[in-house]
Amino acid sequence: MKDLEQQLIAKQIKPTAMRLLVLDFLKEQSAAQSLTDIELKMERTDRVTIYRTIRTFEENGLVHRIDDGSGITKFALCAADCNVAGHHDLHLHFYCSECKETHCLPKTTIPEVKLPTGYQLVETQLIVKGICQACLT
Amino acid sequence: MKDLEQQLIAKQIKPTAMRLLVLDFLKEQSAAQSLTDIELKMERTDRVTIYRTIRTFEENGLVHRIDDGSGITKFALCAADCNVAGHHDLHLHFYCSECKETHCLPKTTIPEVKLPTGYQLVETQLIVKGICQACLT
DNA sequence: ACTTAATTTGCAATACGATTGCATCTGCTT
DNA sequence: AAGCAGATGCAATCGTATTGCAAATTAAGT
Ligand SMILES: [Mn+2]
Ligand SMILES: [Mn+2]
Ligand SMILES: [Zn+2]
Ligand SMILES: [Zn+2]
Repeated sequence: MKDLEQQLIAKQIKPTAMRLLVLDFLKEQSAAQSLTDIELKMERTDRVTIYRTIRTFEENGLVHRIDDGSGITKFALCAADCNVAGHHDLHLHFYCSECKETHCLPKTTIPEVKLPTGYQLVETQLIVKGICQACLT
Repeated sequence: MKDLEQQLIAKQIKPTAMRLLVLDFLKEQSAAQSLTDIELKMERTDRVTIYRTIRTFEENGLVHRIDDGSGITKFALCAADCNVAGHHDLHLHFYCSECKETHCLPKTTIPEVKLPTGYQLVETQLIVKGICQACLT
């Protein structure tokens, strides 16, 4: 458990009971989770507390928000180099239209985009829809 | 006005008064519009009717849905080759974080994405956030 | 033009995720 | 132990999306 506490402290988040539980839960997941997911899958749950916990996590660079186009916002743990100053682990997200799971694919590089003159690029968001490994077999 | 009627008929949509008004409105816009946008900017408006009008338009390949990550779904007119059988005008969408407008950039090609083995790609969705032409000057 | 059937429209009501207000609780400092 | 700041839990609200149903409109047949 000390492990989890250290992880929170490293991102300047006070390690409360609730936060440890949510972090522990998130670390077990292979897919991104919505607030409702977390609420339903965890034992002790209050939607609002989870909401605020996740918001704190996001603000401090511990989780990132994923809008996969399904209309429901999901969250996943960040890479180590994100912090309160900003998120740096921009990567591709894969949405499986079969099982509705969303996966981070941090190893797949996001290709460069050339915009028409006049448009200034700040951030590229790439969502790929398809069928995931598990659903293909 | 015959012009608008023809456009609807071409997509197998019955040209009613409301539909002509919405289509006319959409043709004037340079940015994608949310249901609320349409509701507020048009005169005669009922949110539900607009909702269903847009849904019909979408089903028949006259408009496409854009999820720009702002949390609000927006819509824009399709290219000519979309129809009830499907949408074929997949392209990049640009979201300006300054004016919150979302623009279709159909001329900017979406680069190929190489996924890890096991993931089967169906559709690539590319959203670029930044500052638009108008907001830069 | 008149009647009738099918589709569309408008209003009320609901669903549901996100967010806020506020009182209470918890953990740390003095 | 008392005090304080932040965290938590519950109720309430907000905003958008969606459905149900009755009235209005359109299309079709005579
Ligand atoms: Mn991710
Ligand atoms: Mn578009
Ligand atoms: Zn899947
Ligand atoms: Zn702009």
